[in-house]
Amino acid sequence: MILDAELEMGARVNELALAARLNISRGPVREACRTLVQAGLLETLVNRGFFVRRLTHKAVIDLYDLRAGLMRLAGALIAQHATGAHLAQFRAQVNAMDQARARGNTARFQSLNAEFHAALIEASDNQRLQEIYQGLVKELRLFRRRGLVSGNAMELSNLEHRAIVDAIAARDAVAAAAAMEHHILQGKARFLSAAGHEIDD
Amino acid sequence: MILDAELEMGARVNELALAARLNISRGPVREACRTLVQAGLLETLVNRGFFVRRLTHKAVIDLYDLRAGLMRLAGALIAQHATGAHLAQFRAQVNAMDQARARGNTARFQSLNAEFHAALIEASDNQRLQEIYQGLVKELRLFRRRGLVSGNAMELSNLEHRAIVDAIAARDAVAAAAAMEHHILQGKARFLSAAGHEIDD
DNA sequence: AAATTGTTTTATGTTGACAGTTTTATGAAG
DNA sequence: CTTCATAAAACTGTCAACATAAAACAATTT
Repeated sequence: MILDAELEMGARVNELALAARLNISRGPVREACRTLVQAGLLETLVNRGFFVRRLTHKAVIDLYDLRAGLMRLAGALIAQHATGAHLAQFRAQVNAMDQARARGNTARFQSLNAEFHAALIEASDNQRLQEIYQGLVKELRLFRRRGLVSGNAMELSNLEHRAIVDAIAARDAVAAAAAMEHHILQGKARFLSAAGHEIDD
Repeated sequence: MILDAELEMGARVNELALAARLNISRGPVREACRTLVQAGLLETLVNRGFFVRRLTHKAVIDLYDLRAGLMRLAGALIAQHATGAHLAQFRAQVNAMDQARARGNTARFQSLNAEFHAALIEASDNQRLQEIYQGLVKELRLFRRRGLVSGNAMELSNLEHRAIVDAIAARDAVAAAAAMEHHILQGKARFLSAAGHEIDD
């Protein structure tokens, strides 16, 4: 419900209403809320309840930096562990994104993009890294409700994807780490330039 | 209780007994357990309850890699944002560790070491990074009950600390990142050589 | 003696209720 | 019309009890 923007940022979570809607009691709802607090999607105020977390501009920047660091690590690990099957999968995904881009299908591109990043993280073969990364992605989805991507941005993004896959294929851990970090930081730059036009914080 | 090894790895958490011991009811205990699951200290099995998480050898290695990645990021950020007060604090902490080492006080060294790392992460000025890092440290404490540190290891470790502080003082983000990563990976190597002698998992 | 089945016990998952706090609504005074 | 004090409503934090699933144990059969 949070990620689908059914609950907007800052909104209070009404435990009783939510329990009634889900046909359960308040206990399980509260337990679920506690895990969402730890995941960064909710925050809790004593005697006032759970609220959908408000992300400041700085918090979003921090999340991009974190993602860049984690992806950098993933790149180094993948370059060391990736199998031929992994590489074939990556190449297929990048090609599919090129097709989606050619058709101007931004929704499909974004979906494939998320799958590609998830596949990369999974190939790093580090369970905890995977869990933390997926948590960060959920947090970021709090903010960029629907990232409107231009055709140009899609092309640049996929060029970065190819650079990542090439570095992995070459078993070059340093290059793979750098390509991964660069890709996320480019995404951060795109976010910053897009956010500059808004009156957000 | 988990970090103090009062509950050993794999042990089941008896909700009723714990509630009785803390003079509260089972509700708050369950909610606390849910947050500990998210923090990686407990795991849950349906209809069987909460268990203290078992860390495999590989999971520990993965955690070291993750810490290295996060510390690397922290190093780059600190080199950009650190104030003179921060640097003075770091230098004082490193000097204090040298004194503890000279006295052979390993407990004090470890305590100062943890403070130094916490101070570094805090100086990175990235709230989420700080939260995740502290979570990882808690997870690692699950394993290395009491890391017996030799005098030699303390000396090497503190030399790495000085390299980190020097790189930060020089505002060299690349060098600071590398020094941070190197320091954690050295810690990983020390763990691996120590674990090699045990008959663990 | 080993294995399987049925029963008892234990502990979790969930529920509904109560106490205390925060918020909202109401009304009088300036 | 605004402001402040008071009262009602709503909601959270906690608790005790119930229902159900898993584990332990005993008895029977192979």
